[in-house]
Amino acid sequence: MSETNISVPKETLSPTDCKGLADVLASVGDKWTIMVVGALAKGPLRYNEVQRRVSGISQRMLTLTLKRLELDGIVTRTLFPSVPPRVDYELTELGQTLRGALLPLHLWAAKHRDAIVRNREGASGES
Amino acid sequence: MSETNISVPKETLSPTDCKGLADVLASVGDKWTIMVVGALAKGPLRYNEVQRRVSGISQRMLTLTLKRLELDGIVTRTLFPSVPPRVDYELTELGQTLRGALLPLHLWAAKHRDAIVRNREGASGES
DNA sequence: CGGCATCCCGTTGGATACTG
DNA sequence: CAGTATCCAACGGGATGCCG
Repeated sequence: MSETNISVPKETLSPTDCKGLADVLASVGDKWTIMVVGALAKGPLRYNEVQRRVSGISQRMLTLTLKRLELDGIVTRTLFPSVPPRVDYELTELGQTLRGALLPLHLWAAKHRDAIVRNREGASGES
Repeated sequence: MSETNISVPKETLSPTDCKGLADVLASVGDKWTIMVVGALAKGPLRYNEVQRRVSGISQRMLTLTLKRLELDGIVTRTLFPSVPPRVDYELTELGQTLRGALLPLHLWAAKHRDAIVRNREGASGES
């Protein structure tokens, strides 16, 4: 095993683990998931607040994403039986760890976004 | 100040950046992307070797993923004009940094996979 | 306000077959 | 071996409308 380097776990992914990972990664790596988790990173938010923060998201995808996250134990849903009704979403402990794992990717995307876009444009229709 | 306004680091998404990020994240957070980058982390691989490592991937998705990664400057494609032809794919410097940003997520997925699956099953059919 | 149901279309992505 | 091309099924995801 590599000692000098961060030893990559079972990167020699056994076909089975590979698929299990793919499943979780597909769910967790989803763009809406990433952005919703990012939005909730600062603290609990109401349904509409999340939607406002993520801006591009539709009601459908917001609901579906939140439901999946709740199912997966990433967020908690708290209903205040007031009128008008109020619902808060908040990251669980697990959600906090996910956010931590997502942060490097987030930062990477922000940092190299320009380089990537330039690569794309430069490679295709360069005069 | 808890969540008054955007007072958290720069990972706080301004609506515009948010969409730019969404684009990059959607591409980079894609499950096949993550797994291909993970496969290439150890060193250059041939087309078929990548496919074998990622196992579940189809030729179509492998080709598309590799092409996008090449376009984005994440991997390099090296053709050896031998017969039979041989093509090596390798992470660029940018790709290495991406891999670094992806690792935490990878580890997180591996670590909490069980918990997530259990959450899913436990929450729905508690038989 | 929060959220489900429905329609409906575009994209994703697998399976298959063919080429250099 | 390393792709490319086509077909087609499934899913994603926006728009709209209704209910608690």
